[in-house]
Amino acid sequence: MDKQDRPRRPTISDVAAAAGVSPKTVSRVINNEPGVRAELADQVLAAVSKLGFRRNTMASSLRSGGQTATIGLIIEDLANPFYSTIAATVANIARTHDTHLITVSSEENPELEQRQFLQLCQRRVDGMIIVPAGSDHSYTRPEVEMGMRMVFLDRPPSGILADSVVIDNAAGARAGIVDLLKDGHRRIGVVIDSPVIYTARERLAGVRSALAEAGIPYDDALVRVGVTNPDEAAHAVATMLDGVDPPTAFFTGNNRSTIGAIQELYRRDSDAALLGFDDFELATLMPRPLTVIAYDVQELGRAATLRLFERIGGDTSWPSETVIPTHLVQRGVQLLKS
Amino acid sequence: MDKQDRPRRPTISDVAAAAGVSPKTVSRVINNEPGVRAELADQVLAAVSKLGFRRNTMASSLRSGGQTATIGLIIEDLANPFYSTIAATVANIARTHDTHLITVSSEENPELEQRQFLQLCQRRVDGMIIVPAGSDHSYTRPEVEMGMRMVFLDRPPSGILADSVVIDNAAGARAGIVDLLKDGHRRIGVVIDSPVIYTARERLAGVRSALAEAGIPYDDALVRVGVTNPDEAAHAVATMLDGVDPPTAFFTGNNRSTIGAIQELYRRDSDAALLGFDDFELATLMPRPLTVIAYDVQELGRAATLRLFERIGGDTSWPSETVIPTHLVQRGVQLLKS
DNA sequence: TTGAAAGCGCTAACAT
DNA sequence: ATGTTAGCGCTTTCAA
Repeated sequence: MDKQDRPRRPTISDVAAAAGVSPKTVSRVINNEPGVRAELADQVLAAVSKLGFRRNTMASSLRSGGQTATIGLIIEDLANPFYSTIAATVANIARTHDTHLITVSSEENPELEQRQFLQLCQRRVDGMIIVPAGSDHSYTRPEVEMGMRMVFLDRPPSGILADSVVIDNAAGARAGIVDLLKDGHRRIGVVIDSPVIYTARERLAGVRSALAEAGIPYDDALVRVGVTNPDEAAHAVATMLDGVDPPTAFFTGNNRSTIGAIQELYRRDSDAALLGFDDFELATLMPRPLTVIAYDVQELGRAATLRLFERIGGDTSWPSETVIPTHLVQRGVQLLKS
Repeated sequence: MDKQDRPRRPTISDVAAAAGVSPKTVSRVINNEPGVRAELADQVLAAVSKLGFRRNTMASSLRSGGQTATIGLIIEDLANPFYSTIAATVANIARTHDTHLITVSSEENPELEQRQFLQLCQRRVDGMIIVPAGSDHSYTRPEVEMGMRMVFLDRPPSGILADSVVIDNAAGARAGIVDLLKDGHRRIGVVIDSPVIYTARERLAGVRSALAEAGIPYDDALVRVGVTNPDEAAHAVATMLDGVDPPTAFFTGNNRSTIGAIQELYRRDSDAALLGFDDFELATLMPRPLTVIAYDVQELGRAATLRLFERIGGDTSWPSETVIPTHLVQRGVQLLKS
């Protein structure tokens, strides 16, 4: 009789006893099933609010064998605005389906991703949206065969056939480079993330294809690979500018790198052109001109989430690949004055 | 026998049958309980991996009556970097407790917040971290009495006694204004969010206290209240600058307003001083000088999460209020060249 | 060391 | 219109 004991939550039976009805009747009332006399229903409702009863979602979904009204989202890093925008979009759509969202970060670590995936399976989420970190997702196959639905976001799956929503990385990068070439640039410094990341590979491929088409030889001295944060990007830009025959323009493969490049170019008062993949909110306040390869991040998240709910709703059609287009946008604070 | 039927996941009984043991033995093995012959355990493990068994977390926690290894986070808007930083911090700490995080947005809507809170209760989360939107949280009391733990973040609770972690809003704003006064400013434009929001009230109180102490009368013409986004902030700054006897300095009450103010001040080439509450990642690249009232956002999230897990761990001490300090930092891209 | 029986809180399937 | 029984997948309790 310790008063520190957490009081047990009332169950459906407690409510039934208090209302003088059977548990099944309570169940009917709280689930709005038809066929309960209004008078009885009122008694039940009164008991519910008197006892502070709240139906146990887990018990309910266990018995009815259906959905848990939960989906999972596996991303690299929730603190990155790109991913938090996606998480917010997914959560908002999930809410319209009365579904909760569990978000986990894999930190670009394939093993962690796999652990997280399996844990979400144990939790019996109704489906998952995955930004894949590794390059082999055959480990998901048994779960898929047992009914787990998943949609891959931003990067396609490998070793498994599944829905995916990606952006048009190669075409976007290609268009950006073509633009630089049109302005007369012939030496373009390239700063890009590790090639183990799909988007980095694709973007670099876009760059190379544009250069090749223009007959410009690919110069290894102008490419820095494996750059993962702004400081490394700033350093990469610095060393290229300090080299012989420095670039007159730079391409940065993601928003983190773009920020590092802006820092370095501004510090040096360099007038090199800058082309960055990914738009970002404060791009309009950056202290120098730049062009960004932009796309609708929310649309990326929306398309993936809608696809997932189609699957959860029973869609068994052949897996689809959705590609979100990109476009070039001029940024930089100088535009505010024009 | 429709092949479209999603195959049922194997249960503990299926594994038991396949391994020729009882369900309880399987349970012992998968929970690492002692007292199972190694040989038997191996049989069980073999059956587990052959069938692709994954223990159903919900069934498990239902029966053992304990925790669900899930916590909830109620914030205003996951797309806002302030909140996504907090969500990332909370999720990371939760992971060290093998706990999943469900994040929901209340969009500054008290009714939505309440609905979300009750839904998380129905899910039997082990606890919640709440950035309260409304001004009355007595509705949480029945749940707290039945064992729900919660910690309030960034804003204190009302109508209920609970742990909270907030920042030192008034002192931070006060220190910032004192700084402006020291530089000789006497007319300071104030741009602040709706006073229904605790942080806005506190920050405005800090401003007023600093002004009062310096013997400067509070001028309503220099205060814009209810500003919720950058555009409104830019407009507020514009109208004050266009007024008679315009301010020589501005105080903006949060990062959104600060951004709007920067836009407007930059556009006009105004040399008015700017003091903004909240630091933000790209503050170092803003095209004009500003001072920010900074604090450790991650520490805010960390302190709240640690407190919550203490509660979940059984701590029943008197509710605590943790206050995170602030400090002034110079920002703006011009610092990069010095 | 192993297993049988009961039950967590709820609902499906069947009475009445 | 209401109630009874059984059982979701697991673990507790207790017996062997």
